[in-house]
Amino acid sequence: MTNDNDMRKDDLKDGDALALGQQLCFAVYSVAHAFNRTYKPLLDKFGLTYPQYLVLLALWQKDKMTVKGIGEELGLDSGTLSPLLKRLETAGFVSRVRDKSDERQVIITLTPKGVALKTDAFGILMEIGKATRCSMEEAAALRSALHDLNRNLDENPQI
Amino acid sequence: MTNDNDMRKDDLKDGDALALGQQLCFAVYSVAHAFNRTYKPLLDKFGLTYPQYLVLLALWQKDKMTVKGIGEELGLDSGTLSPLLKRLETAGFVSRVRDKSDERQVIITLTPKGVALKTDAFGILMEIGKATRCSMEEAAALRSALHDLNRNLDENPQI
DNA sequence: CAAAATTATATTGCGTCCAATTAGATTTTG
DNA sequence: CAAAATCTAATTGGACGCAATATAATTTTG
Repeated sequence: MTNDNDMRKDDLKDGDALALGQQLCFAVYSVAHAFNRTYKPLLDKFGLTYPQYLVLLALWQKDKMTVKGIGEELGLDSGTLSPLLKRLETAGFVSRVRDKSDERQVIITLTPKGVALKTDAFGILMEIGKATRCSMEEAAALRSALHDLNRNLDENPQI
Repeated sequence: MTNDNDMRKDDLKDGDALALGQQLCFAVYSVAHAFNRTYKPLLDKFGLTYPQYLVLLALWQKDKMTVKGIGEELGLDSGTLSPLLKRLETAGFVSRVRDKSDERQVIITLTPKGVALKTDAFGILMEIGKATRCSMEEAAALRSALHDLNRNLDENPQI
């Protein structure tokens, strides 16, 4: 029970598995913050936050989505999106109009100002690309690995 | 100016580079949320949030850190940590004592209850490991790529 | 058709996050 | 030594992010 080959939970031999640096989740958490910090000065110029920018990215792909539709694209719920979209509306980037044919739904539409911002977004994309110092191939590989991981985590029984 | 070879910003030929799915940053953002969702039911058992769990991970590695020390480990500032640590104190996992020799500093120390939780943490680690469905090698490779990316982003001039 | 179930959005409350400010302690420097 | 600069936490305010709840509209079903 207590011979030399025992590996007890609080007495690991080869490095501590609970070390922050060894945790994949912490690496992801840290990079997410790092991206946020990198985006901030770029987005501040337009008075946007990163999640607001994500909403605009989604709308540039497909305009006139419902709140639910945007939520499915980004993995966010109405508790996050409702106030965020009101701020985007106040800032003049989108309009929020309740659907006539189904009044439960609110259609989010880009304003001309919101559409115009798409051009600037390429500048931001370029800056971020430079900041990552990744080749297209490296970025693609990492993205692919992250997509797999995302799928695995979301396929968990508990959810 | 408008010949066939022109690539204007709003008229990309091979796929829209702004597509959400193609963005590395969005992949990271999504996985961070996915990890959070996966951790939540595991941490709820102990009444912990994920950032609180990160603080405990840091303290299990090195107890009796200052607020600043913990902040450097996790990349968080006092605006986040001060209230978080008070909640951990209220929950009985840590104590907060001002340093006698330098009263600017507050030393965070694990309580016996906080120390005891480390054993349970291995169970959480195991569950998360299963949820990722990654081999040790895959996880290590991804972690390494993320560490590089993190370093690159943080080495940016603008910061 | 009317009651029940479902759907879409909004609201509330709590816990991060960060920027900016404040307050107190310590160190530096003239 | 005393003023200035620096350092450490805490606080405040604005914006996510999510769970839980509320509300109104629509669909299902008996």
